[in-house]
Amino acid sequence: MTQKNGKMGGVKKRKNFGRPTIADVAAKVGVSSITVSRALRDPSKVSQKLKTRINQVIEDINYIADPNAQALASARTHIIGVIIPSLSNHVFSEVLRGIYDKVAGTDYRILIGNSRYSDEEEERLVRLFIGQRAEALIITGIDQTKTTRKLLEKAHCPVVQTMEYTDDPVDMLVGFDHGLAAQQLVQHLMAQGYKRIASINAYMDPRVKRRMQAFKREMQDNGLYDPDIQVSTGLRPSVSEGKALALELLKQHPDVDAIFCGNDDLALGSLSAGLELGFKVPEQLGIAGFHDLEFMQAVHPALTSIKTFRYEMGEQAVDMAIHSIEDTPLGEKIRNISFELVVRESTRLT
Amino acid sequence: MTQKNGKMGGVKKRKNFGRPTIADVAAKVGVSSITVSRALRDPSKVSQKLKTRINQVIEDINYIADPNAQALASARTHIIGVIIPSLSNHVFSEVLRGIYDKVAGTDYRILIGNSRYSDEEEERLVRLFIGQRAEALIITGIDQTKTTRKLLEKAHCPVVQTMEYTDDPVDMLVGFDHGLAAQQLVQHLMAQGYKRIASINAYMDPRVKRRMQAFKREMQDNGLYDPDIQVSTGLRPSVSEGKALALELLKQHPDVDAIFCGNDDLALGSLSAGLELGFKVPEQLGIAGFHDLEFMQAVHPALTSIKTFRYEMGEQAVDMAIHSIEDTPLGEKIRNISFELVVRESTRLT
DNA sequence: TGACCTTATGTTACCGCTAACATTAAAGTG
DNA sequence: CACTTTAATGTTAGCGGTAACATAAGGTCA
Repeated sequence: MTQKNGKMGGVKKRKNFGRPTIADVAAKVGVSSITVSRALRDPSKVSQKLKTRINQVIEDINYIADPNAQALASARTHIIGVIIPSLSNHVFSEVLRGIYDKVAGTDYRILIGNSRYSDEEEERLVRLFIGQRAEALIITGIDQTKTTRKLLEKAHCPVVQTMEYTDDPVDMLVGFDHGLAAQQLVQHLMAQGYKRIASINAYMDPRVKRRMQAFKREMQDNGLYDPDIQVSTGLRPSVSEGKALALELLKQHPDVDAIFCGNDDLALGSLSAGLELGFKVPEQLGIAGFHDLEFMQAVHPALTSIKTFRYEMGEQAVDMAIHSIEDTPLGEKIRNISFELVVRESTRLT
Repeated sequence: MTQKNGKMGGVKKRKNFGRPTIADVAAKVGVSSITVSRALRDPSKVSQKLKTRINQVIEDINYIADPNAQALASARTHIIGVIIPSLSNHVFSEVLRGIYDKVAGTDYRILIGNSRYSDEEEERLVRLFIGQRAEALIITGIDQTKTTRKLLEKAHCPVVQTMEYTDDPVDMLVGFDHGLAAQQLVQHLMAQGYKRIASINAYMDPRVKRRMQAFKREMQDNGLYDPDIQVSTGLRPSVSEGKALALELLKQHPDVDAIFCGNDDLALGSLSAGLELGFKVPEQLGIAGFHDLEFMQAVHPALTSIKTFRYEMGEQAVDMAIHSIEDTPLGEKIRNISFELVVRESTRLT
């Protein structure tokens, strides 16, 4: 019925579909395979004449080195493992984009693990990647479980934590202080004169939690915190979820005059809800998000947010990883990168 | 000059940081390594008693098989190569999510390649993945170059093309007919009574091109096509870009009564532009997008779109790949999957 | 000119695992 | 009971590369 995937189904002594090996190249050139190997990995050790001929033959027979054999023989896999909690969240796709762009042109490969915000899955992935001899790990956040952290510390490879800031990373870190960013945003809202500031959240990952803690503290310090207008669910944050939450909030508490949203999707949903209920934004309702995704500047009215440098964090993480692997000058091992309060129409009263 | 990567730069006989191998396990149990190997890969061939002891020891010394050695020895890499044109486009991140979810729990690994909409890069990635002995390839679209197509045909592995439909795929395919979808959308717009239907596009990938061709044909067939109100740029599609284009379009052609957008981001931008210019949506301006991203239902007014099943395409692609690799019953090799016109406020006149 | 480098290439062993074949003991068979 | 089967384990030889050491040829210099 169904048939083999290898076309020559039949005798087949053993694997390798006639794919040329380094020995084939060597034979054709008339040298030993180690010379070919050197010509590829360390050309300075091979004479110009041979190099030319070797490269010629490699072209001719279309030789491609087997990374598995290379890895096995040299104990170098050229794999960088990347663990992110979500593949659909735009925030992480931009980190990924930075990672991929930076890795392009090197001979490192990226192995992505999606932990789906699960600690167990994260731990499993760390084990897996260490088992696969990744040469570096890039992992999201700083809230690993004790076990995971221990695994990372014992891993014989550089580890870069991203997205968040702490002065006590496992190894290296590039991120920013979410609490500080949230604090600045709240201060802005208060400076604009908003007093009944609500918050809307869906599932809170550790970064959102940190932001909300800062929000709460700052509000309390100013005698403005009211637990009744802080809403959240455990569902994934989305525009629809934001809209649903805001609709309910605004119906029950029409005196709310601003909404501090856990992220930009929720902010867009809140805007939609506010408009639908006839609130004037920003006059009757201020709205702010977090991360400053591309659409924030383009919707009407444009939405205030904290701009974060996700692509750059991805780039830097790879940069740090590779420098650390290759033991070349590295710069700071702990990088506290900037963010930026971007005030737009949705909270601009004055 | 540059020095070794291993931290213990010094004596170091040779690699492997004391990591246990299958031989260590075998020695501790008192059997030969092949028995351990079998206990892991083909447990039915090992006695229950031994299996128990072997698993015990594996736990104890925390043995993890080296995938490189496995791949080399067995000619099975368990790698599925995935080539997508963009990492930040939400459409592809959902395909990826489907792929990762489906692959979780199997022992296949995903290697992602980002072609950045470049044919050369795509070709390079195909070569790379074939060189890395991927066991299957999942590739976006059906517009590979001649060379790439030839490479794929000669590759000794299953190939799944995704996102689009054709009856002549390289090997397998799961996707839908973009032209048909676009046609249905235009027909809906016309049925609503819109006559001056413009289109807005940024960079057009092959799928968008196909949709726009269908749009043009359908409009021409109804005597409604006007090249003056079809605008596009080569920039990446985004909400801001959609807004900018729509602002200009609507200023120059205030008689436009509907906009057919190349994708949902552009549609959201167009909505923003329309509202900003004081157009009533949908009365004076209908707006429609494509793919039905999550926010389309939640913005105000909600936006009409064509719902596509991106996550499912990812899942099915992996499913087909694995069944084909393992030579188990597969179902259709060519899967024309559905889409759905979702009419919402932004085009609902009647 | 011969001891001593350098440079270019080769030999050997082995990375960690598994395919293929071999062996052994227990179990069935007529 | 000799003879074949079956089940459970072992032996050997690689997979396709590369590290480490070895060697050969040419150059340097007292």
